[in-house]
Amino acid sequence: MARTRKEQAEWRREQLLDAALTVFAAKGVDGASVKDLAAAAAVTPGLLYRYFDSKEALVQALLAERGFLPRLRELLTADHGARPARQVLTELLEAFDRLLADNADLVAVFFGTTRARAGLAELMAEGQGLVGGFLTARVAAGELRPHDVATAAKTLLSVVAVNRGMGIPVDVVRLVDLLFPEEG
Amino acid sequence: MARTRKEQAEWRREQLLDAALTVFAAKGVDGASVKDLAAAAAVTPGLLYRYFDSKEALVQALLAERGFLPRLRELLTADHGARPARQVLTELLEAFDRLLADNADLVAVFFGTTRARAGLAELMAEGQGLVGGFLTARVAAGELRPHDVATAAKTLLSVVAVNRGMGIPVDVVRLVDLLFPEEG
Amino acid sequence: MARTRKEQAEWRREQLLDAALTVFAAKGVDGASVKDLAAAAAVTPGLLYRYFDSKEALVQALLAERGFLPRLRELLTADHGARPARQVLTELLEAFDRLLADNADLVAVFFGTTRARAGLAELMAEGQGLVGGFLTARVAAGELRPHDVATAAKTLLSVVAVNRGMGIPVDVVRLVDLLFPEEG
Amino acid sequence: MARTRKEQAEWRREQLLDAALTVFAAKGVDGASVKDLAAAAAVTPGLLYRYFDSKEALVQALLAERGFLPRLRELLTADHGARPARQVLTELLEAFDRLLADNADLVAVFFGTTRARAGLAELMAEGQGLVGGFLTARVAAGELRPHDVATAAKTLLSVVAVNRGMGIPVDVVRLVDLLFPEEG
DNA sequence: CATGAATGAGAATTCATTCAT
DNA sequence: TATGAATGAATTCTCATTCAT
Repeated sequence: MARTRKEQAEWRREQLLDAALTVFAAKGVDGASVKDLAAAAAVTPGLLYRYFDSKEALVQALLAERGFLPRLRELLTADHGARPARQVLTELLEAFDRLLADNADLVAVFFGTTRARAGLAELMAEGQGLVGGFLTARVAAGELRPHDVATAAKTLLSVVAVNRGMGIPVDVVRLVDLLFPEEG
Repeated sequence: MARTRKEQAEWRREQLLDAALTVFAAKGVDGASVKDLAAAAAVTPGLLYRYFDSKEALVQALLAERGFLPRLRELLTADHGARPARQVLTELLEAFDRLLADNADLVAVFFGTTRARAGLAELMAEGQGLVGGFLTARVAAGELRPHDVATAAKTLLSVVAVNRGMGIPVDVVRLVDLLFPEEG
Repeated sequence: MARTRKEQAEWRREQLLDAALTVFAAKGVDGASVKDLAAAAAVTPGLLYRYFDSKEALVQALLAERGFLPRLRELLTADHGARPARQVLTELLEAFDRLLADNADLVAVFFGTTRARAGLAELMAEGQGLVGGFLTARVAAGELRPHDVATAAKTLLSVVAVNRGMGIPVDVVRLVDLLFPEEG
Repeated sequence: MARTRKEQAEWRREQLLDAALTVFAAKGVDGASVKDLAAAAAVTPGLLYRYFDSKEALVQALLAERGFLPRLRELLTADHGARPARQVLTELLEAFDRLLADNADLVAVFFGTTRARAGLAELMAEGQGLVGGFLTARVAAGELRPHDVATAAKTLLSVVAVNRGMGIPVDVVRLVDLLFPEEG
């Protein structure tokens, strides 16, 4: 079943993004040459320019289209019903950690490129807002002790993020336990 | 009073490192050309090679000689006497934060260069060990509640580090308060 | 009424030549890419190669088919009957000037491309021969004073050509007057 | 006698301009690659960029520094004393012709590059003014018949220029004779 | 007839590095 | 010690051209 022209183009574009992500993660954005990117996609450098106006445009497309902010948002805004806060937090941070792990390449690109660090900050900010909301609700419900929810949210996400960023595993259960010790 | 040869050489070397640090922080290691580095030191490119074997060697020298690990170590191993743990922790994290702020350029270089990220991890690991030791002592002394000191140490430093890394200010008092709430 | 295949092909070919002429005049032959040429004809680059073997072939076709040598020849060989030489010359040079003006794009291409300058020289040579013939006849008829007709012909055409080439207007009446002053 | 650094640099710059002039004349500005230019100077392409910011800058330097307008001006403004006008004109046009011949390469560059055609027009305009002045003086002195001096000046220079431009030799004596026939 | 994906060669330019002075 | 001319390799990007669809 031959691909149609349009399908082929779409597929090629994705393939180029995939290849670029891998190469960028490995060598850094500056360290990766267009030739490298093309080779990784088994393609001529020239072809890259049919799909992206420049190397920079390719980076931007990557950041825009492969960003995991949507997925993160989805994760954090899910309805947690009546499940215990500690359990929800644990699962949530684990999901966050997994999200970062699954997108390790992209995270590496984010860290390695100055122009994208802003993106990371934005990500953190939004995450803090959402987690903060959850904590506030549970404090109001009397389930969690009153505390500085903004700082708590920032703390939880920061620890996961920084450690993932350095490739160090985090024990999420211990982290939650530290901030919200089991009563009793 | 003319400088001796040796002094002059030493001075020039430092000057080159200073200039390089500034330029690297501004443009990134890859983004800065040897010409840029030389210009920033008001020197010709050729001279750089009398002091460093290559651009890469210059980066390494920077990382090695301008690293703040020694300063950090000093900070964390100071004798804290009998002062309250919460106060000690607050001052310690503030000093850590200030250390990062004062070395913002270097931190930027660390973040921006793949080859140096390992250095950051090492820094964190050592920091965690030292802070962990302090926490352990105070738990043993009955001043702090029993808790997962390793996770706590990692958490405290991570939050400060990640936020500094993104240029976001951290309220250290709140952070300490979150983990070790004032009794009563 | 659908065009026949042949008509359509012919039409497309002309359209491509038209577009090419415009683009070449604007950007120069080297400055115009095949993509530019195709875009100007609202067509894809590939199609160009169905009609012309190469960009170079397109240039040649343009020079050959859009050349105004035939028109010039026609102009100069017309029977001028018994009309006064000065009047004939004036009209003739004006027609020549107009011819160049109408084909400004083509002239621009001629001037801009080394390989075509020979074409211009040929044009001039033929023109000189024809005008020279006319002058000779009128000298023989006693209407014009005896003079160096070859030089005169060359002069008349050169002045018109060079000024048109630079976009400077020429007053043909004055030019004729200069060489063949009104008697009395 | 070793050249000083400064002399060497100056010499190299001239050499690069010389080489560029030759290559540009032969292949046209667009047709000549930086590699070609460097090769013609027996030098690496990179070196060109120590002396000129870009290929375009090199072209401009060539046009600016190798222009023959100064020489032309000198030629045309010389004091011609009491020598016969026809003789002065002949010598002057011959000198002009020789000037163009000597700078054939530069003329070729002028013709071949759109951005420099304006330069040619300027050259012609100034030339016409100066020659026109001479003619006016001699008409006033009663040496030459009254005539349209502006057109005459334009004509004389145009014929020389256009023919040189096409590589066709001009017989200057005949040209002067045509416009200012020997009396009696 | 017409498209547009793909290529390969080559363009201009930058850069780390060397070395004679 | 310090300079800066020179190199050669690499970089980003463009372009004429081909060809399967």
